[in-house]
Amino acid sequence: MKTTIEDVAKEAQVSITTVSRVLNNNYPVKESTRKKVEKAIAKLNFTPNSLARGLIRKRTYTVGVIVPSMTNLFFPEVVKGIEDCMGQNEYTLFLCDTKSEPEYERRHVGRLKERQVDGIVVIGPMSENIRSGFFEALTKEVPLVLVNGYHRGVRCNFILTDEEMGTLEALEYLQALGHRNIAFLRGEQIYSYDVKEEIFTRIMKQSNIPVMQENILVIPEGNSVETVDMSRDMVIRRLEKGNPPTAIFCCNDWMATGAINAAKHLGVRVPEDFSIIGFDNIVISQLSEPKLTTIDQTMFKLGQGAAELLLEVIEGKKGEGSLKKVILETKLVKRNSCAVASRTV
Amino acid sequence: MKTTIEDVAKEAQVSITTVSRVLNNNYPVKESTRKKVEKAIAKLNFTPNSLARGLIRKRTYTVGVIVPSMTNLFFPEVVKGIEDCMGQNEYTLFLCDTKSEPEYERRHVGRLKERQVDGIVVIGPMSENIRSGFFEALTKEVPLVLVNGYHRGVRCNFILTDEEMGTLEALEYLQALGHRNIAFLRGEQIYSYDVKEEIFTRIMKQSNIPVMQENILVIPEGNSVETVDMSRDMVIRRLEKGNPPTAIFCCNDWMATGAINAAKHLGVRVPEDFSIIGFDNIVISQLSEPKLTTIDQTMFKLGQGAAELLLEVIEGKKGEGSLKKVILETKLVKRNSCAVASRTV
DNA sequence: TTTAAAATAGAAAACCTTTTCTATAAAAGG
DNA sequence: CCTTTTATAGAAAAGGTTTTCTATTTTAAA
Repeated sequence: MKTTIEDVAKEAQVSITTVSRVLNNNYPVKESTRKKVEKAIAKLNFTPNSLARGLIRKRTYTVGVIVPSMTNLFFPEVVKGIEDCMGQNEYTLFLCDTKSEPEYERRHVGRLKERQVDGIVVIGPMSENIRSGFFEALTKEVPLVLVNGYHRGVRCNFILTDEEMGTLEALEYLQALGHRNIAFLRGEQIYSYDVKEEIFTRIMKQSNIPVMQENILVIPEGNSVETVDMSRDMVIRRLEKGNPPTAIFCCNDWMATGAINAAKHLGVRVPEDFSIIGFDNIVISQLSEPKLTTIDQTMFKLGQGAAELLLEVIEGKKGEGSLKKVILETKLVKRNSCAVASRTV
Repeated sequence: MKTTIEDVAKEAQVSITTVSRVLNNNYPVKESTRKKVEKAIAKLNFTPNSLARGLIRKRTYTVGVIVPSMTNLFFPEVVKGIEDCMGQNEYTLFLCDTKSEPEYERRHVGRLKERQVDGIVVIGPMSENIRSGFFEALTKEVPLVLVNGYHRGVRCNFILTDEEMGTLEALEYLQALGHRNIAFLRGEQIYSYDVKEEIFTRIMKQSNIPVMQENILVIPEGNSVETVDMSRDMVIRRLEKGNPPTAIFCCNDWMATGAINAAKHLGVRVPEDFSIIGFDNIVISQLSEPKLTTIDQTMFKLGQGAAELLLEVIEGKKGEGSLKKVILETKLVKRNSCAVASRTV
């Protein structure tokens, strides 16, 4: 049988009220009594039951974190940021992996509600669930923050990295190095790729560079290793065709790694002959030779920001009317995969 | 105000007992009544409060998972295995990151106990806490499984990969390829490196190969990127010295990646001139050119196994006496970083 | 001293369920 | 038609805290 506050009270010869008070330190207790109680607690190795506490306080000091995949390098970094901030505020995290299934996402939300979490942050929420109004409705029930899942006109709390600016920065950097024949490598469907492609074509247009259709490279969906390999093959094919680009913008670092491998395979030197820029700045960008120049999404900060935002929402239950939208800047990380263009078209 | 079982009862014009029964489906309820209740539940969008439930049932369907670091590639893989198994059994995970601090590890255990978790799994437990008897004592309080943290004579439930066999397999593979001058790359202090080095020297002795002291390469502690870079530099120095090895065994894939980079830097061909074998089979082993031959720790299975073991311990509270020790086999994954020795000494 | 105020402690209600025990109604057995 | 089962439902206790309200003791003020 587990020891309860009552056992402690008996041992210390005081009421449970008093024990509760020394536990929470929220009401004056005579020094001598406090000593007695503390001794009893230590002797019985007592741990308060936070279920009972949460039940009455209507506050559990737990938050749910929902990620599409634990093993993605990107998400754990964000989670770490959340943990860092939340941990300092005495919260514990529930971690839920959706395997990128909208159905699981909803189910996990249900479980978290049952568990009376004080708030939920969803990283990379399924746009299906955003558009259906699921999260908008949820926002009225429980403090909620959506990370990198913005949709226009949806009434939720958001925090996101400014991918448009990041893309812009990358492209301008490439242009400043003299590149005009630039390829763009992306995956299918995902919204953030659309955003980036839009920026890409806009910038090209503005610079009066006709966008060659064969410079828009699209690989199928796949896990991280598949992405690397498919990118590699895709880039090899492009470089072997006529009028090869002198640089490539890759929508994430996996793709960029594939591009590096492609160049290596063809004996094309990076960055002398071919510049490669990635996006995200996950750890693998520092593993390759040369190390990858990339756009830093500051994922740890993203997590911290999400946590801070959530905390605000949890505290400020009063001003419920005001939803927040936080946008984080990206940062160009210059390493060794980009150089001055070897030729101009 | 949140809706409770009482609201539902009122709405459906039945007692809360009945509502509870249709919720849990553990007692006969007339079909018509059940319908009424279900309608009320739907109408009020009722979610049961698992705090209250856990309080009385003394079962929360939560387990704590403690990891040294979220962002390590190795641990998320294990966590995923745990999640997979636990999720199927209706459990939710608390995730705790210790930042490799023994102190945090203990603190997190405390929080998890407060939250009345049904069990705890600790991945890579700090040996400090193992040796001090902390976990041994904890075993008596709550179902506990330690992953890859075995210490002789400690009375806890363990699950581990057979690193000795794995090392053996790797070394034998290298020898079978004709390598005799093999280097060994490790980090400081960590127990599992000691184990591997022991095997290394034993095997060498058995094969009548004198272990040259300059073939035992030790790099300082550091994060993953630092490890790669330090390994790279270390291997470069070794290869430039006299009597360079034809192959290297690396204690993990980060080190092996560094070794690949080193070879590339020196223009040494892998695997033609220099064979490299890693350990763990984390995702980065498939990113390099050539892809890394390595020893698979089957981390996902490790997680699943840990979960199954924990479940056993949770269920079988009766047979408390019997502690379990599960050992998982490793697997040699042949990719492209090892080849027949180019020369013999 | 006597009285008012401050300091300290306890009793009991509340939080939301599950579960045991009791009660009623319907069905079955005689 | 009466009695015993069976099917179904409710009342109330229990689970371990926090918190409000009340009670007592001590201190300060008069």
